[in-house]
Amino acid sequence: MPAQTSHKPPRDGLRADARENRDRILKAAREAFAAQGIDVPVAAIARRAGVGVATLYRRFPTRDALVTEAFAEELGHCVSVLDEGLADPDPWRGFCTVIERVCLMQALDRGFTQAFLTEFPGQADFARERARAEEGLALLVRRAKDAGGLRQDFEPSDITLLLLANCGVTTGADEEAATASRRLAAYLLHAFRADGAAPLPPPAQLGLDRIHE
Amino acid sequence: MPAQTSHKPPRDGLRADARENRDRILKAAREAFAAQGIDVPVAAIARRAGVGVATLYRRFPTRDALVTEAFAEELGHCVSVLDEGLADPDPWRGFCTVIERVCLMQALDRGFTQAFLTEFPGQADFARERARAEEGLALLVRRAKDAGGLRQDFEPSDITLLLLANCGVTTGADEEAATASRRLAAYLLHAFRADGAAPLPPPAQLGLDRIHE
DNA sequence: GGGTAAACGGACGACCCCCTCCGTTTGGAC
DNA sequence: GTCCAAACGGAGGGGGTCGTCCGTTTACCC
Repeated sequence: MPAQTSHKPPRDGLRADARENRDRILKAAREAFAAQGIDVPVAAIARRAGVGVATLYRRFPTRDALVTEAFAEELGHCVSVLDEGLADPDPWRGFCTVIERVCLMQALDRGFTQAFLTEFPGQADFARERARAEEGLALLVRRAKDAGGLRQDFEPSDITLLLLANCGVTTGADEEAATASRRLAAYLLHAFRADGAAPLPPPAQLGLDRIHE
Repeated sequence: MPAQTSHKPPRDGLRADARENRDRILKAAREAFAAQGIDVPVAAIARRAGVGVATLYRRFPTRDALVTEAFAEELGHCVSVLDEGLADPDPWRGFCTVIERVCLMQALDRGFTQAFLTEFPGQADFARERARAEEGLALLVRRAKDAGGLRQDFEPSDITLLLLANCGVTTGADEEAATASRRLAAYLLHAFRADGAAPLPPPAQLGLDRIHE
């Protein structure tokens, strides 16, 4: 019997049922996005969550808001993968690890890449995270180049190129997508190596904020 | 004054106005598919062609029929690129040329790849052309391997992998798409070379009939 | 237990796309 | 010029998604 009842103070101003529904919606959204891509109908998410459409819209007024929230966790995972790569004493190995892991994440969740590479007008959160990611990637690239593992004419935009390419090969079922993704990543990482590098055509102007479709 | 009037015998059983409209529709469809992808609304094509929707449907009962006709020419171009590649006395150069040209075609016409890599139920024409293409590509690969230019563990499915990857990087404006495509093709062709080849993960099970989305 | 504001969810109007029906127009043979 | 089958095009029914409105239910404070 605590003096101050701690069991039901609506910490974020939400009633208990509302909070639970919110969680259910986010879970359903993540599943639906992963399985069917980012274009899945809102009604399908609501049905999967076992709530009405209105409840979903009350919590997430726009589709973008839902997407942002749904992928916040995975975005964090991405950032930690990047940090791990930067912490690797072998810059080239760190570089490869980041690429391979992110590609696999893409392969297993087709919604995530779409979300990450798509511009969301007014979603400051995504823009900020993306900017952080770009900084980190630039550093990763610099380290790998300086260590001699990565070819000198590699551009940070080549990472976006790889992510987009990977996005293209990961449209099938999970296992198939993962296999294709692994093979593509292996080919490209081989091509990115400094030894045996041949001249390249000019890089594409691609940032992570690449608009999709 | 020819005994048999040759100016207006409806060769394909179409009236003159119908034939002209048919051509206009195909032209409009090609433009629309190239500019906006294969999912462009039928009504938009009809409007662009300056005909009513009914006229379009009368000529092309299903969407697939329209797509098939619209890309027949480009498909033929693809086949001739393949033939040229096969005719090249240097198998590796022939291989590279085919890849580079097809990638560029993809980059400049976003509808084409979607059409080519998508299954059209009941469109025997496409299936047949695709089968021919697969045979030709298999031969191209074999020659390039035997000549020592292409790595031994390369699989014909890797070409589909490349096409899908290229599809992923060619979603932007034409020029941007072409730049990205060229760079990706250069990286991958470098990775496909026999010299310096490192072990690869297993190939993906990808045919040209790869279902898309 | 009772009251109230928050939360709920189904129904609904707006929009878009697909494809067909049907009244009108027109090419071209005689 | 006359005629008719062929061709035309717009209107409209069916299906789907989006986002909102509003009458009903429910959590939580007292």
